[in-house]
Amino acid sequence: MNEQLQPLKKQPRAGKSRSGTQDDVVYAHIFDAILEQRLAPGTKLSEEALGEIFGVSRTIIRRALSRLAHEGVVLLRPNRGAVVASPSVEEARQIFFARRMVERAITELAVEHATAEQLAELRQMVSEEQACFSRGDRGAGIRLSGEFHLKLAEAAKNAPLISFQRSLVSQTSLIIAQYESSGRQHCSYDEHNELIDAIEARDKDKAVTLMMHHMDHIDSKLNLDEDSASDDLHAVFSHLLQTKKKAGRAATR
Amino acid sequence: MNEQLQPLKKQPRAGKSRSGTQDDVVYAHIFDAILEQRLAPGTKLSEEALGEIFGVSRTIIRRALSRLAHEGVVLLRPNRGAVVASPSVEEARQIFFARRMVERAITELAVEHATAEQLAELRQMVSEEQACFSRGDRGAGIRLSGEFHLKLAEAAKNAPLISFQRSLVSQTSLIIAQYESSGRQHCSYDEHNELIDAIEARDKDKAVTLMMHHMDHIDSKLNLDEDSASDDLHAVFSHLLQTKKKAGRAATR
DNA sequence: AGTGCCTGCATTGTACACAATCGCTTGGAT
DNA sequence: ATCCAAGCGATTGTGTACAATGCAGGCACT
Repeated sequence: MNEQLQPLKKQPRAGKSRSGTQDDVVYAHIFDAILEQRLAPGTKLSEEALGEIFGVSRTIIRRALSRLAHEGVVLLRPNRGAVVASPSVEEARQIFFARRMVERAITELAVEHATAEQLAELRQMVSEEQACFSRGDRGAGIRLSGEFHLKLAEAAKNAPLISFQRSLVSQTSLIIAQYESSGRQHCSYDEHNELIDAIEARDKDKAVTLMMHHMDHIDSKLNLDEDSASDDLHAVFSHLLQTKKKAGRAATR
Repeated sequence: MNEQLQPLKKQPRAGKSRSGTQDDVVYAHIFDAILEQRLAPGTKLSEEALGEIFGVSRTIIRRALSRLAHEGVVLLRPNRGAVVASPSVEEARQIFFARRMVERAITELAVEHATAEQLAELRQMVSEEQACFSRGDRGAGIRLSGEFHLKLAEAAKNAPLISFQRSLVSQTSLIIAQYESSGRQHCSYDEHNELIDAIEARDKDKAVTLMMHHMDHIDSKLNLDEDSASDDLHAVFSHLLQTKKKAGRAATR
């Protein structure tokens, strides 16, 4: 296992156009891996290992981890490295409280400000989300559900709210991945579609009501189960690896 | 050349308190300097200059700037360095909208959860704030006003809200420093005291009403109404400029 | 004289080397 | 046998050298 990703691949993923900087690429990959549950909560994220996997120095990894920590999906323990966050039930409750508050405000603002173009984009996202679920890609589905809510925040045209929502959605996705009973429907896209209808009709009360019910549905699906995923970094990112290059110490610790 | 100034007047402990606090010291000093308007909006924050001032390497400075950027008080322009943020009127409006929302939620939660000890701390902060204003230290007063609201958020016992509030309060302080009409009272401590009374009495409606009025008072003191359609190109585009003349104490040596 | 290119300079971006720290293990004493 | 302590290995924290990028000023050309 002396593999390394030697150059950095520019745009390896479809659907998520990040600006081409190394930073964002690394950040996005780790982020997605966590939200899609390819990295289980509690998994240690070694700087050196990640650096070799992505073919960048620890400097870049460190910055990405710092961003992730600020968003709450990674926990940074001084002198002890980073681990994937594993929100407690209490933390989950706080996050959901904040999300209800934010989603209500966002919905009201979106009813006022959303453009036709944005509504079209939202519908596009719902259909992609639906496609993911119907082909059984649960992880991508959870992520796309979150991106829907984030896109809605953008329609609200309030920068601080967008930023906060990004953090809340990330953590919510982590919670869902961690606590949701398997087999159930997740962020049902039907509810998303109805929501778009209400917004398009500029029916604020209906939109807010739908959103609140949507929130109810989401957290009513949670339980306290827990399942695990791989904690082998090389396995998780195996789709990025090319058998190539130096016989460094890709061997695990 | 290696003259390394010693402006670390606030450092309580002598010597270099190692192990991780360097970050926080640098961060806090820059933060305070911005909120107390010793660094004007638009001022460029050179990594090397700051490094020499604080006697640390660019690594530390960079991390501090990154944190400040995430909180919205510093703007990080790729390959072009960091500058003190100068919120536009529109940005200020968005921030105030978000703050109203958050303060309402925080107030309600604080009425439910605040302990006697926390209320005592809040009263203590108000008196300190009052002391600052009465001795004419406007900058410190603004900062303490903000810290009062942050302390209140802690009483609400909701981690995501605290984090968001920290960012909002920082940016609000910056806005106040930038837009407030001179001579007026700022975050009047009387209102803060009344608010504590209502919370202590567990009177939720009254507390929320007081808080909303408090918000009204704050932004009624700002100049960010229509008059800001300035014909001064330099003012209009101030957010694009690097303040070279203002260099006073931070820039060139 | 005005405009556009081009080179030199200053600043940021990245990688790497070294130092500090933490947890674990091993050895010894009670 | 258990507990404590000191050594050790592994990992993170920090400083610094070097590369890349953007900007300013000068020069040639129209």
